[in-house]
Amino acid sequence: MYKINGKEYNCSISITSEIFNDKWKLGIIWYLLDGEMRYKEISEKLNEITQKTLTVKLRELEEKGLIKREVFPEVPPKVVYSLTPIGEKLRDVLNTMHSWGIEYTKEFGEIVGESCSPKL
Amino acid sequence: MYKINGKEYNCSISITSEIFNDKWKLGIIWYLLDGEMRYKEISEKLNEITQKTLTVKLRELEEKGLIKREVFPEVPPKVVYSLTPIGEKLRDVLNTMHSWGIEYTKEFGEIVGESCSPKL
DNA sequence: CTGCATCCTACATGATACTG
DNA sequence: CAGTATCATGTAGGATGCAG
Repeated sequence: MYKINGKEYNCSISITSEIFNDKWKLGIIWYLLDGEMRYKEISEKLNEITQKTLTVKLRELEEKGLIKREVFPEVPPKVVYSLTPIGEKLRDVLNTMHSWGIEYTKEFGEIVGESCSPKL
Repeated sequence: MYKINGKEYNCSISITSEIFNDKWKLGIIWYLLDGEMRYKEISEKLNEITQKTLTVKLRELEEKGLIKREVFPEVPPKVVYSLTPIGEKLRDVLNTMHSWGIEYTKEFGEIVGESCSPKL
């Protein structure tokens, strides 16, 4: 049994699953594995996310302790996001998901042209 | 670029992410990694899922090619679910998620009593 | 550039009752 | 036992506009 903020989970899979049970968080982490990024860079990588949703998701990830937010007091503003140590530890998780996605595509779809690379 | 059923993905992570972007599928796969199970057994393991949702999720997993559904023409009916080869390949993914969940709990929560085990 | 404030809609999930 | 059928609802996410 696992307990986080008073909430109970019977399996650690539930924890990981709950955190990433949305459309965007995994993608954000995926790109941050390459290194810190500014708000705008992230929004360009995930080029279909709305500003509102991106902000919400970044706040959630920050609150969960997975990313760090640094504000530079400049004009125009500059905000840089990066992974925390526990966020960084998602590298293995994301890479296995990446590999599996490729396997799945080989079986049911097709790989066309350039593809994303694992974050080694 | 990846293409499945006419839908395009710029990264294989999007594929994996999309498939498991819900509350229950990962849990279903997790338990099926121990071996085939009947409908009722699954619903007992995931003891808060409603029948309707379980049926929907099983159909989706079947349609995606991750599980196999076998109907035995008996009275009362018997239906057994099991992982397909590509579903079975999720073992690594789930295990890394499992490990990470434990790491996360160590940092932000606490482990109390019995816990689930990796599916080796 | 990096947001926040509103409004809005679709969809995932739940509650409940019923069936071959 | 293994579902279907209805009905209800919360919320994630999108669209748009404004701001320091």
